[in-house]
Amino acid sequence: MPELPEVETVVRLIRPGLVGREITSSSVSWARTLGGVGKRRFDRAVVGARVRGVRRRGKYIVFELERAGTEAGALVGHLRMSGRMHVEAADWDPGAHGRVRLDLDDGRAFHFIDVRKFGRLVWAANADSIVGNLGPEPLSEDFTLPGFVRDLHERRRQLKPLLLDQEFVAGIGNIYADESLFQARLHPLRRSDRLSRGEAARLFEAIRAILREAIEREGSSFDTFYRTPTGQPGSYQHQFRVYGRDGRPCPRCERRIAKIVVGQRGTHLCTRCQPAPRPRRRAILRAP
DNA sequence: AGCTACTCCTGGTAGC
DNA sequence: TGCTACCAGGAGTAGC
Repeated sequence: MPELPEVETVVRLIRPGLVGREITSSSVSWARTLGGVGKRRFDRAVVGARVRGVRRRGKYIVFELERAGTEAGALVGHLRMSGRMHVEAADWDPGAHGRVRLDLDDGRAFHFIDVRKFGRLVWAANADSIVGNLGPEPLSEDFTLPGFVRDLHERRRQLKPLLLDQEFVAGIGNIYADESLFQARLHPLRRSDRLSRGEAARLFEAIRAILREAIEREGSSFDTFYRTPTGQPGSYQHQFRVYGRDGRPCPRCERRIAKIVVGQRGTHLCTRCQPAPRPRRRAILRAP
Protein backbone atom coordinates (compact mmCIF):
# COMPACT_ATOMS: atom_id res chain seq x y z
CA MET A 1 0.00 0.00 0.00
CA PRO A 2 1.33 3.43 -0.75
CA GLU A 3 2.86 4.83 2.42
CA LEU A 4 5.43 7.58 2.88
CA PRO A 5 8.22 5.97 0.79
CA GLU A 6 5.91 5.11 -2.08
CA VAL A 7 4.30 8.55 -2.07
CA GLU A 8 7.71 10.22 -1.93
CA THR A 9 8.74 8.16 -4.96
CA VAL A 10 5.62 9.20 -6.85
CA VAL A 11 6.18 12.88 -6.07
CA ARG A 12 9.81 12.81 -7.17
CA LEU A 13 8.91 11.19 -10.46
CA ILE A 14 5.86 13.25 -11.44
CA ARG A 15 7.10 16.64 -10.23
CA PRO A 16 9.33 17.45 -13.23
CA GLY A 17 6.49 16.86 -15.66
CA LEU A 18 4.06 19.08 -13.76
CA VAL A 19 5.79 22.12 -12.29
CA GLY A 20 5.25 25.13 -14.52
CA ARG A 21 2.56 23.43 -16.59
CA GLU A 22 -0.89 24.91 -17.11
CA ILE A 23 -3.93 22.66 -16.95
CA THR A 24 -5.93 23.09 -20.15
CA SER A 25 -8.86 20.72 -19.53
CA SER A 26 -10.01 18.03 -17.15
CA SER A 27 -12.11 14.90 -17.40
CA VAL A 28 -13.45 12.88 -14.51
CA SER A 29 -14.81 9.36 -14.89
CA TRP A 30 -15.40 8.55 -11.20
CA ALA A 31 -16.92 11.54 -9.44
CA ARG A 32 -16.21 10.36 -5.89
CA THR A 33 -12.50 10.68 -6.56
CA LEU A 34 -13.09 14.43 -6.22
CA GLY A 35 -14.07 13.98 -2.59
CA GLY A 36 -17.32 15.92 -2.63
CA VAL A 37 -16.17 18.70 -4.97
CA GLY A 38 -18.57 18.78 -7.91
CA LYS A 39 -17.23 18.22 -11.40
CA ARG A 40 -18.11 21.73 -12.54
CA ARG A 41 -16.54 23.36 -9.54
CA PHE A 42 -13.46 21.17 -9.96
CA ASP A 43 -13.21 22.13 -13.60
CA ARG A 44 -13.54 25.83 -12.82
CA ALA A 45 -10.89 25.54 -10.12
CA VAL A 46 -8.23 23.74 -12.13
CA VAL A 47 -8.64 24.63 -15.80
CA GLY A 48 -6.43 27.60 -16.61
CA ALA A 49 -4.44 27.16 -13.40
CA ARG A 50 -0.72 26.56 -13.42
CA VAL A 51 1.12 24.08 -11.20
CA ARG A 52 3.41 26.03 -8.94
CA GLY A 53 4.80 23.11 -6.98
CA VAL A 54 4.27 19.47 -6.06
CA ARG A 55 5.10 18.28 -2.57
CA ARG A 56 4.43 15.39 -0.22
CA ARG A 57 2.91 15.80 3.23
CA GLY A 58 2.52 12.47 5.01
CA LYS A 59 0.82 10.23 2.47
CA TYR A 60 -0.80 13.19 0.73
CA ILE A 61 0.42 14.81 -2.47
CA VAL A 62 -0.17 18.55 -2.67
CA PHE A 63 -0.23 20.28 -6.06
CA GLU A 64 -0.08 24.04 -5.46
CA LEU A 65 -1.87 26.05 -8.14
CA GLU A 66 -1.60 29.64 -9.27
CA ARG A 67 -3.30 31.99 -11.71
CA ALA A 68 -1.46 34.97 -13.12
CA GLY A 69 1.20 34.42 -10.51
CA THR A 70 -1.09 34.41 -7.50
CA GLU A 71 -2.16 31.45 -5.38
CA ALA A 72 -5.19 29.58 -6.64
CA GLY A 73 -5.70 26.82 -4.10
CA ALA A 74 -4.37 23.31 -4.35
CA LEU A 75 -5.15 19.83 -5.52
CA VAL A 76 -4.62 17.39 -2.68
CA GLY A 77 -4.26 13.76 -3.71
CA HIS A 78 -4.23 10.55 -1.70
CA LEU A 79 -3.47 7.17 -3.27
CA ARG A 80 -5.07 5.12 -0.47
CA MET A 81 -4.90 1.45 -1.43
CA SER A 82 -4.39 1.33 -5.15
CA GLY A 83 -3.99 4.82 -6.58
CA ARG A 84 -1.36 5.64 -9.20
CA MET A 85 -0.28 8.86 -10.87
CA HIS A 86 1.26 9.25 -14.30
CA VAL A 87 2.29 12.07 -16.61
CA GLU A 88 2.21 10.70 -20.13
CA ALA A 89 1.91 11.62 -23.80
CA ALA A 90 -1.55 12.74 -24.93
CA ASP A 91 -2.43 9.44 -26.60
CA TRP A 92 -1.44 7.27 -23.62
CA ASP A 93 -4.24 4.98 -22.46
CA PRO A 94 -4.76 4.83 -18.68
CA GLY A 95 -6.86 1.69 -19.00
CA ALA A 96 -10.15 0.82 -17.37
CA HIS A 97 -9.28 2.35 -14.01
CA GLY A 98 -8.43 5.89 -15.08
CA ARG A 99 -10.44 8.21 -12.79
CA VAL A 100 -9.21 11.75 -13.47
CA ARG A 101 -7.29 13.17 -16.41
CA LEU A 102 -5.76 16.64 -16.53
CA ASP A 103 -4.51 17.80 -19.91
CA LEU A 104 -1.38 19.95 -19.80
CA ASP A 105 -0.20 22.83 -21.99
CA ASP A 106 2.79 20.87 -23.28
CA GLY A 107 0.55 18.27 -24.91
CA ARG A 108 0.98 15.70 -22.19
CA ALA A 109 -1.58 14.64 -19.58
CA PHE A 110 -1.65 13.82 -15.88
CA HIS A 111 -3.62 10.69 -14.94
CA PHE A 112 -5.01 9.54 -11.62
CA ILE A 113 -5.66 5.82 -11.87
CA ASP A 114 -7.25 3.81 -9.09
CA VAL A 115 -8.58 0.25 -9.17
CA ARG A 116 -10.29 0.31 -5.78
CA LYS A 117 -11.65 3.85 -5.98
CA PHE A 118 -10.57 4.76 -2.45
CA GLY A 119 -8.08 7.33 -3.69
CA ARG A 120 -8.90 11.04 -3.79
CA LEU A 121 -7.91 14.13 -5.75
CA VAL A 122 -9.57 17.05 -4.05
CA TRP A 123 -9.42 20.74 -4.84
CA ALA A 124 -9.21 22.99 -1.79
CA ALA A 125 -8.77 26.73 -1.49
CA ASN A 126 -6.27 26.01 1.25
CA ALA A 127 -4.37 22.72 1.41
CA ASP A 128 -4.09 23.03 5.17
CA SER A 129 -7.82 22.41 5.45
CA ILE A 130 -6.86 18.83 4.55
CA VAL A 131 -3.27 18.32 5.65
CA GLY A 132 -3.14 20.86 8.47
CA ASN A 133 -3.71 18.40 11.30
CA LEU A 134 -1.06 15.90 10.33
CA GLY A 135 1.68 15.03 12.77
CA PRO A 136 5.37 15.67 12.15
CA GLU A 137 7.21 14.45 9.09
CA PRO A 138 9.33 11.60 10.44
CA LEU A 139 12.30 12.44 8.21
CA SER A 140 12.26 16.16 8.85
CA GLU A 141 14.28 18.09 11.39
CA ASP A 142 11.23 18.94 13.46
CA PHE A 143 10.79 15.26 14.27
CA THR A 144 13.09 15.02 17.27
CA LEU A 145 13.71 12.37 19.90
CA PRO A 146 12.71 14.60 22.84
CA GLY A 147 9.51 15.56 21.05
CA PHE A 148 8.78 11.95 20.18
CA VAL A 149 9.31 10.80 23.78
CA ARG A 150 7.04 13.58 25.00
CA ASP A 151 4.32 12.70 22.48
CA LEU A 152 4.52 8.98 23.36
CA HIS A 153 4.23 9.70 27.06
CA GLU A 154 1.37 12.17 26.62
CA ARG A 155 -0.80 9.40 25.26
CA ARG A 156 -1.77 6.01 26.58
CA ARG A 157 -2.15 4.12 23.37
CA GLN A 158 -1.09 0.81 21.93
CA LEU A 159 1.96 1.37 19.75
CA LYS A 160 0.60 -0.10 16.54
CA PRO A 161 -2.56 2.02 16.25
CA LEU A 162 -0.59 5.03 17.46
CA LEU A 163 1.96 4.69 14.65
CA LEU A 164 -0.90 4.45 12.17
CA ASP A 165 -2.47 7.63 13.56
CA GLN A 166 -1.54 10.32 11.05
CA GLU A 167 -1.96 13.05 13.64
CA PHE A 168 0.73 11.41 15.78
CA VAL A 169 3.30 11.04 13.02
CA ALA A 170 2.59 11.43 9.31
CA GLY A 171 3.16 8.85 6.61
CA ILE A 172 3.47 5.51 8.37
CA GLY A 173 1.10 2.73 7.26
CA ASN A 174 0.68 -0.92 8.07
CA ILE A 175 3.87 -2.18 6.46
CA TYR A 176 6.33 0.31 7.91
CA ALA A 177 4.63 0.22 11.31
CA ASP A 178 5.20 -3.54 11.56
CA GLU A 179 8.76 -3.31 10.24
CA SER A 180 9.61 -0.44 12.60
CA LEU A 181 8.24 -2.22 15.66
CA PHE A 182 10.19 -5.37 14.79
CA GLN A 183 13.38 -3.40 14.27
CA ALA A 184 12.85 -1.65 17.62
CA ARG A 185 12.00 -5.00 19.29
CA LEU A 186 8.74 -3.62 20.64
CA HIS A 187 5.46 -5.51 20.81
CA PRO A 188 2.63 -3.76 18.89
CA LEU A 189 0.42 -3.83 22.00
CA ARG A 190 2.92 -2.08 24.28
CA ARG A 191 1.50 1.12 25.70
CA SER A 192 3.08 4.34 24.57
CA ASP A 193 3.29 5.89 28.05
CA ARG A 194 5.17 2.89 29.42
CA LEU A 195 8.12 2.97 27.05
CA SER A 196 11.47 3.72 28.58
CA ARG A 197 13.57 6.43 27.05
CA GLY A 198 15.81 3.79 25.51
CA GLU A 199 12.88 1.94 23.98
CA ALA A 200 11.48 5.17 22.57
CA ALA A 201 14.89 5.95 21.09
CA ARG A 202 15.01 2.53 19.42
CA LEU A 203 11.61 3.14 17.86
CA PHE A 204 12.55 6.64 16.76
CA GLU A 205 15.69 5.40 15.03
CA ALA A 206 13.92 2.37 13.51
CA ILE A 207 11.20 4.49 11.92
CA ARG A 208 13.70 6.83 10.33
CA ALA A 209 16.12 4.16 9.13
CA ILE A 210 13.39 2.03 7.58
CA LEU A 211 11.65 4.92 5.84
CA ARG A 212 14.95 6.18 4.46
CA GLU A 213 15.94 2.81 3.11
CA ALA A 214 12.49 2.23 1.62
CA ILE A 215 12.69 5.56 -0.20
CA GLU A 216 16.08 4.57 -1.59
CA ARG A 217 14.49 1.42 -2.95
CA GLU A 218 11.49 3.32 -4.35
CA GLY A 219 9.02 1.70 -1.98
CA SER A 220 7.51 -1.78 -1.78
CA SER A 221 5.61 -3.68 -4.48
CA PHE A 222 4.33 -7.05 -3.32
CA ASP A 223 1.04 -7.20 -5.21
CA THR A 224 -0.17 -5.76 -8.48
CA PHE A 225 -1.07 -2.36 -7.10
CA TYR A 226 1.88 -0.14 -6.33
CA ARG A 227 4.08 0.81 -9.25
CA THR A 228 6.12 3.96 -9.65
CA PRO A 229 4.96 6.54 -12.20
CA THR A 230 7.37 4.96 -14.67
CA GLY A 231 5.64 1.60 -14.26
CA GLN A 232 8.46 0.00 -12.28
CA PRO A 233 7.93 -1.91 -9.04
CA GLY A 234 9.79 -0.76 -5.94
CA SER A 235 12.18 -3.19 -4.29
CA TYR A 236 11.87 -2.72 -0.54
CA GLN A 237 9.60 -5.76 -0.32
CA HIS A 238 12.78 -7.85 -0.50
CA GLN A 239 13.84 -6.26 2.79
CA PHE A 240 10.66 -7.15 4.70
CA ARG A 241 11.53 -8.94 7.91
CA VAL A 242 8.04 -9.51 9.30
CA TYR A 243 5.40 -7.99 7.02
CA GLY A 244 3.62 -10.75 5.08
CA ARG A 245 6.06 -13.31 6.48
CA ASP A 246 3.83 -15.04 9.02
CA GLY A 247 4.79 -18.67 9.50
CA ARG A 248 8.33 -18.11 8.26
CA PRO A 249 11.36 -17.90 10.56
CA CYS A 250 12.26 -14.67 12.30
CA PRO A 251 15.45 -13.34 10.68
CA ARG A 252 16.82 -12.62 14.12
CA CYS A 253 15.91 -15.67 16.23
CA GLU A 254 14.28 -18.20 13.88
CA ARG A 255 10.99 -18.40 15.75
CA ARG A 256 7.99 -18.44 13.41
CA ILE A 257 6.65 -14.98 12.64
CA ALA A 258 3.16 -14.54 14.08
CA LYS A 259 0.21 -12.65 12.63
CA ILE A 260 -2.34 -11.08 14.93
CA VAL A 261 -5.07 -8.48 14.49
CA VAL A 262 -4.67 -5.11 16.18
CA GLY A 263 -7.27 -2.44 15.58
CA GLN A 264 -8.66 -4.33 12.57
CA ARG A 265 -5.19 -4.43 10.98
CA GLY A 266 -3.14 -7.49 10.18
CA THR A 267 -0.04 -7.21 12.36
CA HIS A 268 3.15 -9.23 11.96
CA LEU A 269 5.66 -9.78 14.71
CA CYS A 270 8.14 -12.10 16.37
CA THR A 271 6.80 -12.99 19.80
CA ARG A 272 10.29 -13.74 21.10
CA CYS A 273 12.04 -10.61 19.83
CA GLN A 274 9.03 -8.42 20.63
CA PRO A 275 7.93 -9.56 24.10
CA ALA A 276 4.30 -9.01 25.03
CA PRO A 277 3.54 -6.30 27.55
CA ARG A 278 3.30 -7.59 31.09
CA PRO A 279 -0.22 -7.09 32.42
CA ARG A 280 0.40 -4.70 35.23
CA ARG A 281 -0.81 -5.79 38.60
CA ARG A 282 -3.28 -3.40 40.12
CA ALA A 283 -1.90 -1.29 42.91
CA ILE A 284 -2.71 -3.02 46.16
CA LEU A 285 -4.75 -0.82 48.41
CA ARG A 286 -3.48 -0.66 51.95
CA ALA A 287 -5.09 0.76 54.98
CA PRO A 288 -3.31 4.01 55.81
C1' DA B 1 -9.28 9.65 25.96
C1' DG B 2 -9.02 5.50 23.59
C1' DC B 3 -11.11 1.60 21.81
C1' DT B 4 -14.27 -0.96 18.42
C1' DA B 5 -17.19 -1.40 14.49
C1' DC B 6 -18.60 0.08 10.13
C1' DT B 7 -18.11 2.14 5.43
C1' DC B 8 -16.10 2.68 0.98
C1' DC B 9 -14.33 -0.78 -3.30
C1' DT B 10 -12.53 -4.56 -6.26
C1' DG B 11 -9.07 -8.10 -7.56
C1' DG B 12 -7.26 -12.10 -5.84
C1' DT B 13 -7.70 -16.32 -3.67
C1' DA B 14 -9.26 -19.98 -0.39
C1' DG B 15 -12.47 -23.43 -0.19
C1' DC B 16 -15.61 -26.43 -2.12
C1' DT C 1 -12.80 -26.33 -13.86
C1' DG C 2 -16.01 -23.08 -12.11
C1' DC C 3 -18.35 -21.11 -8.67
C1' DT C 4 -19.08 -18.35 -4.28
C1' DA C 5 -17.51 -16.17 -0.13
C1' DC C 6 -14.35 -13.72 1.98
C1' DC C 7 -10.37 -10.81 2.62
C1' DA C 8 -7.10 -6.70 2.52
C1' DG C 9 -6.68 -2.02 3.87
C1' DG C 10 -6.36 4.19 4.93
C1' DA C 11 -9.13 7.19 6.76
C1' DG C 12 -13.46 9.09 8.23
C1' DT C 13 -17.31 8.56 11.23
C1' DA C 14 -20.24 6.94 14.98
C1' DG C 15 -20.94 4.88 19.37
C1' DC C 16 -19.50 3.22 23.87
